[in-house]
Amino acid sequence: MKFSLPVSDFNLEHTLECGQAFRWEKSGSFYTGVIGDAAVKVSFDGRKLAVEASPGADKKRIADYFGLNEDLPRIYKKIGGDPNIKKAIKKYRGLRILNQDRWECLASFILSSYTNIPRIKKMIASLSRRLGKRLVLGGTEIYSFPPAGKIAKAGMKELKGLGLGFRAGYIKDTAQKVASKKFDLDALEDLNYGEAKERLMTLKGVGGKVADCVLLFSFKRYEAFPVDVWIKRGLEELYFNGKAVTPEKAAEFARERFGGYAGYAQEYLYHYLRHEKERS
DNA sequence: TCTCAGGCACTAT
DNA sequence: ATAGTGCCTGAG
Repeated sequence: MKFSLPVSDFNLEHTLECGQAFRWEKSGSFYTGVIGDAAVKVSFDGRKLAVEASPGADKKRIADYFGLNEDLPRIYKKIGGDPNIKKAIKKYRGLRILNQDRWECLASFILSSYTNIPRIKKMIASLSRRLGKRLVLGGTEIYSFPPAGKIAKAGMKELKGLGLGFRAGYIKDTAQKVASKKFDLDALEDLNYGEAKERLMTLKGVGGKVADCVLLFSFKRYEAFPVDVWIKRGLEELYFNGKAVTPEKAAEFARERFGGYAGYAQEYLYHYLRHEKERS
């Protein structure tokens, strides 16, 4: 099925390549990925997001996935008072925070621990290829992200064979809890930010950073401010005169300075910092 | 060959 | 509370 979604203040490339999602592949002017169980191919011409998706795909869900319902100019007003964020916005205008599948997001960021983005992508690709559902869209083959039940049942040897390393134990353990409903991901919706984060952190392989990523990228909790090494270094350099701060302190500072949309500030800053480094 | 990644758990103070 | 240490693996 094909349809298009009109949207202004949107940039597809920045949105899909700022590091919040790991499975979108670019070919020409299109990006191909999976949303839930639907294969999706998208392109953007500056006015509307053109979508081709598996039959039966939910149009509203896809618009929601890309964050098209958020009022970006209003968010810019809230966080753009800071000169650094202002610069980052100018450069990456249209970058939107996605609203991803919760389980996929949680599992993906458990895998992100102590490794680099190319390898995270590789781990997720091999995991999906092995345990996900094969989908075909316009001749392109792609695999859905495996449900928790599939990963829960997979053997440790099999998972390690997919290159997950020591994370295999973490993801299997969490998959078992989610699949058995011992841990109800959707129930986090009813908790406030602090409670939800704390609850997520009871899972093996989930610390503060991963919990914040999950809340920001799949629960629309825009006050979440994931502090990774890049953000930590960046904040130290830009706001603490080069002095070292703990991740907790950095996050506290950010929420104070950027307020309820600290997470949006984080994404722009993160993207900005990474590309600054690439140049030098 | 070697270093180093988008953290976390575990242990010792 | 806070500080130190090891971890699978592969890309550069």
